[in-house]
Amino acid sequence: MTDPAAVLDTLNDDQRRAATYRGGPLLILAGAGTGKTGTLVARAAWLRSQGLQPSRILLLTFTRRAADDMLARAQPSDGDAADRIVGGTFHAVAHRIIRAHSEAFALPPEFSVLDPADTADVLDTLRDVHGLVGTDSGRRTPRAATCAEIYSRCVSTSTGLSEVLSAGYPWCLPFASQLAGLFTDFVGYKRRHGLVDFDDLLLLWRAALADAAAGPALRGLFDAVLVDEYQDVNAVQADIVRLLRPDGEGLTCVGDDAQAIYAFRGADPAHLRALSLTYADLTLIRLSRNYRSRHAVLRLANVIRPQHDGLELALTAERGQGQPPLLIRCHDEATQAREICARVLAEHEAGARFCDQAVLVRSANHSDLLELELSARGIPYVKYGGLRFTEAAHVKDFLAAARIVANPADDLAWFRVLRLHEGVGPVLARRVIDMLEIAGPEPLRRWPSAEQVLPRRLASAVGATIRELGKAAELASTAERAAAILAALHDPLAARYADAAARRADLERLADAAAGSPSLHDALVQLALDPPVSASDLAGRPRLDDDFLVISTVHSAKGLEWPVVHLPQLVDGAVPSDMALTTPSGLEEEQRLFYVAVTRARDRLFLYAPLRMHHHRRGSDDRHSYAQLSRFLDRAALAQCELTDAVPPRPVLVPAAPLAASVDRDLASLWRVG
DNA sequence: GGTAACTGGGTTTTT
DNA sequence: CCCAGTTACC
Repeated sequence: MTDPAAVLDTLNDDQRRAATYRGGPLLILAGAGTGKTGTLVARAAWLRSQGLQPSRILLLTFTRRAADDMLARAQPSDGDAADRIVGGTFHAVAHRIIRAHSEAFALPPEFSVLDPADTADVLDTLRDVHGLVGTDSGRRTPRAATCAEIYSRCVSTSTGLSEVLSAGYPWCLPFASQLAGLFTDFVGYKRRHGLVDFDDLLLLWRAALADAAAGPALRGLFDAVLVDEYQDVNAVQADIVRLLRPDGEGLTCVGDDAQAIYAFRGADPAHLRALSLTYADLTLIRLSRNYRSRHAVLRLANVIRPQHDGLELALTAERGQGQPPLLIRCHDEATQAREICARVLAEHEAGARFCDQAVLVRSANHSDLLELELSARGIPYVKYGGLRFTEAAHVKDFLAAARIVANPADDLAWFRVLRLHEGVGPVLARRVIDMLEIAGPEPLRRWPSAEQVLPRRLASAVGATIRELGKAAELASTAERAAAILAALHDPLAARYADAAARRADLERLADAAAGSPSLHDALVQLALDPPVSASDLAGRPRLDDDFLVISTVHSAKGLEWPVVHLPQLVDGAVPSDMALTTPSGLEEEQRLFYVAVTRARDRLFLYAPLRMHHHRRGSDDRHSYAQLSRFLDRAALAQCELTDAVPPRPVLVPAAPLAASVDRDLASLWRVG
């Protein structure tokens, strides 16, 4: 698929016009299922056919999966490694640049990359000195994770703290000055310990691009920049794109403002809408011929699609009429779970494999009841989204130990590994770290003196771990280092976790996966930026003959499609989420999420609305309330659906006499002999 | 002084 | 189910 002429032949007129557009800045407004990826790949191929060197084409995406997918399709099959298109996620490309020039960014060569959980941990250790612990004058202080959210929101939207607080966290306003102090401290802390968080990766790249000397050099590396999913850029990423192509020459942005669903991490579709202001000569090409869904599904999609001036778009179906979406009203959530199972099985009987069907949920816990029902009926499923493998405690332990080896100045990693040992809490761990002077050279060598601050009964166990980590640091290959780190943790893990054997098996796979990386640093960065969804994910794809129903969050389902899609919980408070209902922009985002969810379906779309919801309350009986149908299913939307009611739950029999006992009595009479 | 064990309150989405 | 605050132990 690398002959440009052959590739172009497979495109429709709009796609071909986009793929072969000459010159200035181009925005491809690509509705769901309109062949966006194919068009972008074709454009890369066409650019090459026009004489551009592949290595001077930069392709930016938001997920590793999208990057790998497109690069695999866009690379010349006969090309050598030196002549490849440069591509990856914004964060991965930023990391590559910073890593290659770490000294210019005043970073150690093996700097650690903090994932969001690490960031929250750092803030957790810093916040007590800023009066952000416990209840302050009767008010509850923001939790560490909330502080991290606020910090990142400020950075990624280039917005001041007070504005972020009043817009999104009004209840934190009383702590504005404490938060300001905490964030100042946090930045200094990261710099002192050679730490870089996700936001820093982008900030450092932007700073280099904006620099009078470094900027032109970095800009000059590329002739063409292709950006996928442009509606998901945040303010910093929008700046990076602008700095990469200041006059718009060679810039192609692909996106759909109606599919922007990442506002919570600072993205804003306004950046896509503002492209025509940034570039007066911007050309807009719409892709609206949909190759994914049936007409009857798209009619609903077009009704719920939010439209903006100048970027209106209506999808037209290339795959025939199909059946209208079916809205199933269910008595309660248990009925909904049974109903989904029944319909999944019915579709299965009718020839759809389980893996041709997906249940898409707004929030990971919306499928809790369903998962019980699926297990009870023996329907196999895999779940995407929600908790990640790298968030499991033992995995974090292992990663922390690896980070000590890669970057001994990583205070947070030390803190975690020391506290892993029974009897060592925050205070003792802090004392040990202070004695080691981890910011100085070779802290592992100072262990013997640091041991003095521990009570005798703890010193030997902790010492054994530290000494083994020291040995791991001496080893050359990544594989040996990973194995040595795992060995170092053997005893403390065995003491901490009841199911240590199972957790060890996970870590062995993790160590194996890391062994493939050129260095421990690269393995760690890879895991932070692209965390495996599950332990089995590390061992490669599950067996091909396995057939699993897919449960996924709508966010994780972006860009994917299934012949049959089930959308549960279409009641106000769940879809749209009540967390988002406080601001108008939050509600708009929920509407876009619903649009994304609906447009995942190829043939059949089932919508479920439980009308009675249970609330689990501690200390009192479970309560229930009656739910409103989702406000997204207004008159116009409902007109595109067929309606039905789930079979009501079977009535509970209350027999006047014990039924089984009477059967037994009757049976007993049969055995009476003579 | 410092840690573990217990208890009570809150729970979105993820590069 | 995770986190923060409290109490009970070393």
